[in-house]
Amino acid sequence: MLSDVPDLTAHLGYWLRQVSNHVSHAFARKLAAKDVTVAEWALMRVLYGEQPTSPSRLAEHMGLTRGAVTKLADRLIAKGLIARQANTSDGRAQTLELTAKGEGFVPELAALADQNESECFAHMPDDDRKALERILRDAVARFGITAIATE
Amino acid sequence: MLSDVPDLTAHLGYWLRQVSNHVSHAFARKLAAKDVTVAEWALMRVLYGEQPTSPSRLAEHMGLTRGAVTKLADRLIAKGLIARQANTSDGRAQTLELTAKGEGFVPELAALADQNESECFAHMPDDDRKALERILRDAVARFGITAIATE
DNA sequence: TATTGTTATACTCTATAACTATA
DNA sequence: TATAGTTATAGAGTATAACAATA
Repeated sequence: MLSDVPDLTAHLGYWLRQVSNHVSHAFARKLAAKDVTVAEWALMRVLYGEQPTSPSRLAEHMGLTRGAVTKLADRLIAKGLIARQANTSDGRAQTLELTAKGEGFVPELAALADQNESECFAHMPDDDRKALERILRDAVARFGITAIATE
Repeated sequence: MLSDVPDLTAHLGYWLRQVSNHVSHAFARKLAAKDVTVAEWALMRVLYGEQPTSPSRLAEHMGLTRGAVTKLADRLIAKGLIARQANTSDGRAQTLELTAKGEGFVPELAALADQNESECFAHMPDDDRKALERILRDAVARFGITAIATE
């Protein structure tokens, strides 16, 4: 006889994943039309309006390894959206920054983010939207999450 | 001058991803200790207590391509957790089912899922947990999501 | 020796498309 | 021809560990 195994749907984690994946995939499809991935967008968004930033700082801020940042950066450099520069005072250090092309692109991608947000949540009653945001923010604080999730 | 680009944190999608990723990663780490991935767990969970099921049906149910199911199944077969069998009436068709070993494993993994759920959400006030579940279930229904997310 | 960054390697997840066997 | 499934290929995302240059 089979043990009593709870249904998948018994878990909040399940419902979170269902909704989060739907929203993220919808956004990923919009970005793909501009030949950008969600991780690439996140890195560009982080650099927007900031001073040139080292891969290490970006890795920490985005919860990635330095190797992962290098790979992501290589792709964005190949697309002409960011630039890598040597630090003058420390021969080991590098910095990453948006190119003019990348900087001009960010608002366009941000508009897609807004569009996705509204397509996904406009239907939701105002009270629910507020409650959801509050509960999620509380959870992030409780979990002690400091890095931004790119996946 | 820079355009006015809203902060990442202005979007509900951002907060959902932060929380969902945290919960999923915490679960993935627990499963990894048993040498199982989340996608593998999802497939095993779907097969638990069911008749032998075709890859096509599984693909549809899990929102994957048939090729992805084949690959996932290959790994689970290599681990001795599921078995592939030819259908007697249709020479093209195959079915997948849990082995005895796989069936005995599911409750153990389900206990990890329960543990993860409680570690992640036990702190949450009862009202919030209920509200969160209701809001997420509503969203899933509104989005018309039918497949279970494995990612 | 320690640190910064890159490179090498590997694995999961996923897709698309070609292919094989059968219907 | 259509269908079921597998295989081939590819790319994103991620990690660990080795490495080179510099401090």
